[in-house]
Amino acid sequence: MLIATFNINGIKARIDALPRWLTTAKPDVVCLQEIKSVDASFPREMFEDMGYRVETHGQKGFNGVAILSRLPLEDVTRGLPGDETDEQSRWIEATVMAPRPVRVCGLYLPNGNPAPGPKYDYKLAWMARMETRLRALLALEEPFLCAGDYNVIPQAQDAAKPEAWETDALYLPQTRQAYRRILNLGLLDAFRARVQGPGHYSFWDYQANAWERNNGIRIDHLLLSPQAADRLTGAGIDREVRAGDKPSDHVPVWVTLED
DNA sequence: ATGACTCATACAATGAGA
Repeated sequence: MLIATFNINGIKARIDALPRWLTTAKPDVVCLQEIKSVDASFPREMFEDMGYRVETHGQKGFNGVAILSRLPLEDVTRGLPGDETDEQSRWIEATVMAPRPVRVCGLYLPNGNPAPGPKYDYKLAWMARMETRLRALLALEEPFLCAGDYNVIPQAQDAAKPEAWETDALYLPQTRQAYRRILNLGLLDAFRARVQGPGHYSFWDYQANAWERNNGIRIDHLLLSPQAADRLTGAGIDREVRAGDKPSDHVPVWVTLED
């Protein structure tokens, strides 16, 4: 089973690039971030015609997440628990009904810039809420994974120029500490379980020829519960997508699990 | 470097992204 995450930076803007990648990569499940669309405006028929179920959690203009799946989905929930006043659409969950079901969480973790400030406070509070949700999921001792745009550069090797990010919300010590707290619950960074060393990125800024200079960062991650990690057979980054026509600034990151 | 580029909203200029 191939499960991917892809921050598409606007579903309308990626109306050609996303189907192109789906046709090439043939993922079974895709968590999308930054659909930048309300649910009613999402072009669901296009993806249904390609064989995908479509579950969205959108909002007007910004943010928004979705799950596309060739396999049936059950128990779909929208929103990260823990703050009834939070109106930002950044979290969706569904159980993928394979022979051995997998709970999939799709997430778009807040950017947090500028830091310090209220946006950074929101990021850290959101990460604390995520940690609480993951404790509840881990207690079930079932396979699950969290796929999305974490807006976290975990280590220096995950940036081409780590020194340029030292005061940025994606790389501040408090950010990396909060991310490690989540990992240390017992989750596995699937990509790092399979691929070592620097030079592996999932985002390149549109500005200053970042792609041509390979000035990237690795911020899109798939974290696996122990029961999902036991089934991990592969992981990768589809970096060539960044060189396509009208690309997102992110590329897909994926894992394969034993069925 | 309050930069650059892209997207959405709205139809000009601005906010947000990372």
